[in-house]
Amino acid sequence: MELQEGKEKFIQSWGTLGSNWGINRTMAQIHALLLIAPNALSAEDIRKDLNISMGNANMNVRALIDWGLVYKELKPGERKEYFVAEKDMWEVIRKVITERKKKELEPLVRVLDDINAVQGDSAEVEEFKKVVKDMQLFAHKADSTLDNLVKTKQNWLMNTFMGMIK
Amino acid sequence: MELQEGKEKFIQSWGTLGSNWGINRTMAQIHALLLIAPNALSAEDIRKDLNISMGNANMNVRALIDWGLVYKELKPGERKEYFVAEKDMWEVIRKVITERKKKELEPLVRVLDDINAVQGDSAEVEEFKKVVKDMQLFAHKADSTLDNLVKTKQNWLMNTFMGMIK
DNA sequence: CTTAACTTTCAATAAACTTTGAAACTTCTT
DNA sequence: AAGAAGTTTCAAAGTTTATTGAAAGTTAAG
Repeated sequence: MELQEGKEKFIQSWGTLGSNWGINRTMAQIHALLLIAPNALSAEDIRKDLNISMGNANMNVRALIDWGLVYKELKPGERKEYFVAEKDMWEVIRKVITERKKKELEPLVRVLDDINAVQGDSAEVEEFKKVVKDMQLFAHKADSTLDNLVKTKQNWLMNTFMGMIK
Repeated sequence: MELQEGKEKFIQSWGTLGSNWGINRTMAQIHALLLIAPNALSAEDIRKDLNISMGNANMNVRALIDWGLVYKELKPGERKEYFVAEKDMWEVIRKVITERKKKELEPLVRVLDDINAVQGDSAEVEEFKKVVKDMQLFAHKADSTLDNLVKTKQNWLMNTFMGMIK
């Protein structure tokens, strides 16, 4: 296989995966492109390589920087900004988890806690409370576990997963 | 808080969460509605309750059945089909993982394995191969861990998470 | 202070995804 | 076998989300 073909497949797949992970397709593709680039790329490089508009490239690079998945790199004597990807996969995962937790889990936890205030003792209320309680148990557990996970540095996943699967 | 208000908030939130999890909003709302229903509901009940069309209700109930999150229940002497939700949260999680793994992780694993065939020894090829290898390591690990997780019954998450966080 | 290189914003447009509803299909009843 | 009750399909309409590109904003150098 040629490098070019491999790169394209990789960028394409990472883009698809990303879009299932709360990262939009272009954002994930830019990340993929930067991940496999041996050196920093400018916005213009990205634009040309992925064949997207300036605006789109800019917005998604910003978003990647906000997520902590990409860093700005300034070359001395140059106006242009260059970008590099966070290449440590565990770091990448931690950062994605942080963002997704904020957007997904935390609102659910808030609603569930809120909903506990429902009054009554009909069968319907009973069923409702049971489901909410179950879910709350899980949501709080997941919330604190993810907090801990994010606090833990380096290789956590590898070690724990190893322990888990045997 | 009134039951009605609580139910609405719950269905609303579950719908939003679901749409971040590869489950479309209506599908997640139907699931939520069935989760908190003390008894089986007909397609018509669902349609009326969520104020959606027959077609939409039908398609999403089918999808939930395909995922194994909802079961059909036939009442003796009745033409109508009734539906109940899988109420065991760990079971729900396992089933969602199974589906998402199929749709997301497996295609990535295939592409990564495929991409290993890239030839050459330039800096670009080196960088590319390094990233692909890292990712492959993670992807395979995640893949087998999830397989094992799905095979494991009952309360896995609770126990393992407990162990993990301390 | 002006210009040019580069970056950012945002309204319009396009693409992707979801929902509807009418028609077709299936199955049970008489 | 005709009708009724219920279910499924799918093309068109609607909604949401992403993308473009032109205009406005910034900054560094002369």
